[in-house]
Amino acid sequence: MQKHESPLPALFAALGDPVRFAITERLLTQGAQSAGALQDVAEISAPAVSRHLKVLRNAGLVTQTVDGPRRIYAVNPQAVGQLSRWIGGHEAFWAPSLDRLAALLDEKDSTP
Amino acid sequence: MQKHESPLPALFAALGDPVRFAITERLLTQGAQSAGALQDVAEISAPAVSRHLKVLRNAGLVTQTVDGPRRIYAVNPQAVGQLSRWIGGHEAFWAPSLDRLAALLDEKDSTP
DNA sequence: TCGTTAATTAACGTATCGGTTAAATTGAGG
DNA sequence: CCTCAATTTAACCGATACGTTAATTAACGA
Repeated sequence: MQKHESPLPALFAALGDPVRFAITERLLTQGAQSAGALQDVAEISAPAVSRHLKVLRNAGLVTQTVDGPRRIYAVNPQAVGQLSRWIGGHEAFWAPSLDRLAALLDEKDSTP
Repeated sequence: MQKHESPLPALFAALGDPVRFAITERLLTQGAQSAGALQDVAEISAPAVSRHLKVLRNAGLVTQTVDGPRRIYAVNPQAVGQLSRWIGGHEAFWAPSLDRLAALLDEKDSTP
């Protein structure tokens, strides 16, 4: 039997860099784009962007498709789904606390 | 006006290390624990655990309370809430794709 | 086929990260 | 006051991460 190494830390690590986070948000909000179009997410060289894209791809967070001479990158919905499920799986833990906070704020107003 | 530096990359980076991810899951599933009780999340020394906890704290992902000589760590629900809101904010993007995947799988069964 | 555009890979320097052991700190108690 | 237990801080070290510029690969049109 094999050790189930969770892919989540890798996903988190990929998003943990500001440039890669910016790239990911761009792809999420504006849809798929070529590497060149992503050039202006930060003031860094093209090779730097390229390597960030490689990290994102290795983590499974983005996919690459080839269109002529350019490579088109898009967020992999399944990866985001994994993140969502992880957080959702712990929602029972943190959501009540937020409710409780809201309740406390309410209480402050209604029952002194 | 000040530049709104998103705290999300820092949160992601904090979770991007396997040890810190394990610590976080422990705190999520088993509740608050002392640094000593977290010792066995990995086969590393106590100072190493301590520094990971410091990173988590600096990222705002965990809180520290003092109980006599020991420090009790707990996940900060607001931080998890931030992650949840980020993903939720992009749900419109990725959730439909998952539906489409399910549809494709269905299709494979019913309409060949 | 030659040149141009798009992107990646190669090679390299520096900074940060994550681990260790040893020393310092802090609180509880005899 | 002295000691013990819990934890953090200090000092150090090797590996990795991220940036750069230069060179390479790949696709396309004149």
